[in-house]
Amino acid sequence: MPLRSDWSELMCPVGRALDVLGDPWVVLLMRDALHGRRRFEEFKESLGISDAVLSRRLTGLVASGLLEQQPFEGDGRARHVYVPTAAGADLLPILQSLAIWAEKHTELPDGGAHMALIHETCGRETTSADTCSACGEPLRAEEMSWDKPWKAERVRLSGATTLEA
Amino acid sequence: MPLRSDWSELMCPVGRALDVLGDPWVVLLMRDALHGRRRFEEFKESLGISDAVLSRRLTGLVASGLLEQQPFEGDGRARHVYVPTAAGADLLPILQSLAIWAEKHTELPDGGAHMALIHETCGRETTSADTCSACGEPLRAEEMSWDKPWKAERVRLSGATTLEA
DNA sequence: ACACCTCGCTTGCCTCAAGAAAGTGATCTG
DNA sequence: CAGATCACTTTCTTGAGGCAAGCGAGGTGT
Repeated sequence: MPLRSDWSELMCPVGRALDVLGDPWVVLLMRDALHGRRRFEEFKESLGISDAVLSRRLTGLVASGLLEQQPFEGDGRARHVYVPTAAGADLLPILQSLAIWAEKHTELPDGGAHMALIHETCGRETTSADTCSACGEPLRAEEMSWDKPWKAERVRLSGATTLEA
Repeated sequence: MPLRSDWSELMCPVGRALDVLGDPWVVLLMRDALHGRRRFEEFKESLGISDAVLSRRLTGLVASGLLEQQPFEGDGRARHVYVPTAAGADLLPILQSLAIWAEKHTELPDGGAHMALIHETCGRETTSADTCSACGEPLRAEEMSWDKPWKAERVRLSGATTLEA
């Protein structure tokens, strides 16, 4: 008797998606990964997630094929980085449709501001999650920036298996 | 110290969306609600969810403003129905982007088949979650059918506050 | 050489939710 | 009046979340 139901065998694709994405930490981690975060400490600091949960989630995401663990010799010590796979990068429309929905239907916290999804290829804001509403091209992670005014920086996303974040 | 973090105050809209949608039952319930399911027993039979969890989730969804409880005098007894609000109907792009992702990146179970998203207004399949890839119009729940071949029926969705499901 | 730090985990503890099953009460049916 | 249906509520066990501490490998400072 599992605590959490197993939805991997459901006919409906929404159910199967939730078998992987039904955990909110998973979604936040993938958002961060597409924002160029790669290392354990980066995720931890960004999310305020506990060590134990982060470790479990990263392992699970590698097992699910959304992240790939790569060796990394940054400063001489062998560390490793977690890089989105193609399946992970394809979560972009899901993340953006969540963002669009929340912009419309949840309340901005104090000091918040509208986040714009910028298609860098054409330079304009898109109001669609998967196809640029300005130029009509399909949106790819490495061609997007999320303009977060409260951060005074436009965050360029990075796609699958890119290391120069 | 809550068991589940509170993300309602986050700057990033993805976090705020997950504060409501971070529970997989919530997403499945809203999918069913947009498929025209309205009553406690309908959700229960469709999802195999336990009474206790279903009751809690429905209460929560009403509190979150995704469902509205309406009186219903179907057969003389006073029952009530749970109907999607406008915010609930606006989850359509999220559900569809989940479905599109899973069609591409999860394995079909035995006897499964491709589910097509049909824009009934133009009669064609869309490959975008929020804007019809065939005719370019924004997708609205009550204009969509999900063609589930394993069910031998095309399921017409229903939008907000519609009772004739 | 030795103390100390950083990073990526792991372990232990406590609380609280998930899930299964049974109970409840209001209303209808035979 | 016995039984069924519906929408919950209650009880119970299991296990995940969050916090804090520990740990081990590989730095750095003096």
